[in-house]
Amino acid sequence: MTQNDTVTRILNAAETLFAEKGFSETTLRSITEQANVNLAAVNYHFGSKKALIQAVFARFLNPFCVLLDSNLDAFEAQTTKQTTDLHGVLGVLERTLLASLTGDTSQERLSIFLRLLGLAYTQSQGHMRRFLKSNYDVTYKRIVSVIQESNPDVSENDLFWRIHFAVGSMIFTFSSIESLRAIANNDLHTDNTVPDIVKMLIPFIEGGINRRLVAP
Amino acid sequence: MTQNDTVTRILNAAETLFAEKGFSETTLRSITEQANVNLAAVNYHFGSKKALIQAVFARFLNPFCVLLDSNLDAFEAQTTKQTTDLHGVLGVLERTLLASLTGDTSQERLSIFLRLLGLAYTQSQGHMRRFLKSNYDVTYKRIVSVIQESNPDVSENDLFWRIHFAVGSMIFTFSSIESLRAIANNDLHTDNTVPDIVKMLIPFIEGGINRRLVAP
DNA sequence: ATACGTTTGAAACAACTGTTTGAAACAAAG
DNA sequence: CTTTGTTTCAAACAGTTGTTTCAAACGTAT
Repeated sequence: MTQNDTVTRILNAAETLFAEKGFSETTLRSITEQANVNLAAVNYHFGSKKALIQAVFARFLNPFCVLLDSNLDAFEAQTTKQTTDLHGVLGVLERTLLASLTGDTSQERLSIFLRLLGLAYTQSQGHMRRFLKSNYDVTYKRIVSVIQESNPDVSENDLFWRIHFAVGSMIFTFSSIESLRAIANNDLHTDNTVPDIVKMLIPFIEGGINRRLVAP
Repeated sequence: MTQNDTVTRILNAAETLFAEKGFSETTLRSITEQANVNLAAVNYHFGSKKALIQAVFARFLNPFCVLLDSNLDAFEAQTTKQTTDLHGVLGVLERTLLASLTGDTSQERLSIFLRLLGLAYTQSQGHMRRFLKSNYDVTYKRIVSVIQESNPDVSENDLFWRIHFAVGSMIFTFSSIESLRAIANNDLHTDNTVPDIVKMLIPFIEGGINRRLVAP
C-alpha cells in the first residue's frame, strides 16, 4: 500500500527532525523533503502539524505501554507484595524500555524517544500534555503505585517527588546525550555507550529513591 | 534614565514569556507588547532576538557565578581537602542558588531560572550552547572538580555522569514544577512550596551521587 | 474499458515572523 | 534658541510558516 508507505516515511522523518530541532523549529517542508513526499501529504494524512506530533508519540508509547503492562503483570505474579523491591521494579522498567524499541538501531531510538518526551514536557505545554494525560495516565499511575508498594516506609508525597527527580535525571540525560558524551570524550577521554550510561543511571536512581533522610 | 527603563522592561517581559512558552514560540511582538515598548526597541537595544535571549541569561548567570565563586572560596578556606564532603558542597550550591535570586518573588524566579536553563539545553542547540560554554565554563568546571574532591573514591567518569543525572533531576523538576505541583495537589492533596521541594531534592541527589555500586 | 474513491502534485493563500527604515520626539550642551 | 546625539514610533519589508485548492495520476472494483 503506497498510503502506508507515505505515512511511515513521514513519521520517520518527523521523529528524527523533531528530536534534532524541537517541534516548533521543525517545518513541514523539511519533514516532507526528507521523507520524499509532497508538502500537502502531512495535512492530508494527519490533518495538521499538531496531529502529526501526537502520532509520532503514539507510535512510540502505544507498544511501550502495552509491553510494560504485561511485564508488570508477570512481575507482580512472581513476587508477593512484601518482597516487592525497588530494584526489581526498576529492572522491569529498564528491560521494557530497551525491548520496546525494536530494530537494529535501538540505542539511537532510545535517545530519540526520551528526548521527545523531554521536549513534550518543556516545550508546547498545551496540547501535548493533554494528549499524554488522556492517553497514558493509567500506565503512569500504575508504575507509581508499584514503586510505592516497594517503599512502604516512605511517605506518598516524598516518593512522588523522588520519582519525578528520577524521571528528570533520565529524560535530561538522554535529551542532551550527544553533547554530554562529547564533553566526556573531550574532558575525560572516555567513550560510554548508551547501555553503559543506563547501567550508571539505574544505581543513581536507586540511591536517590532509597535514601534515608538524615538529621542535619 | 529612560533607556535603562526600556531595557529592563524588555528583559523582564522576555524572561517571563520565554519561561512560559519557550524561545521560538515567543514573538518579539508579544514581548514588546507586554513590556509596553515599541516593536523596534528590541532590535535597537539588543541587536537581534538571539542577543536578547543571551542577555536574559547573562542577567541571571553573571551575579550567580560571581556569588558562587566567592562562596566556594569561603567554603574551601574553612575546610581542608580531607574533610571536604558532598553535603557541604551541595549546601553551598543550594544557598548560592537561593541567595542569587534577590527580590521578594525569589521562589518564582528560581523556577524561571532553571526552566530557562532546561530550555537552553534541549531547545536551540546552536548559539545558546556556545554562549554558555564560552562564558560560564570556568565556573562549571570548578564546581565539578570540587565535587570530585569530595568523592575521591569514585572514578572521574562515574562522577561526571552522576553529576549530570543530578543536574537533570533539578532542571527537569523546576522546568515543569507548576504542573508537578498541580498533580501532587490533585492526587495527594499536598501543597509543597519550592523550598520544600529543594529540601527533598538535595537528599535525593546526595543519595544518588554517594551511592555505592552493589554487585547484583 | 469505464467509473469511482483515494492519493499525489504544483501552486497559491493568508497569516505571521524578525528586521529595517526614516521621520518625529526627546534630552542635554553650546 | 539652536544643535547634537539618542531614543521612540508607525509603517513597511522580505521571508517563512501551516494550510488550502483543484487538477492530474493512481488503483480497483464493476
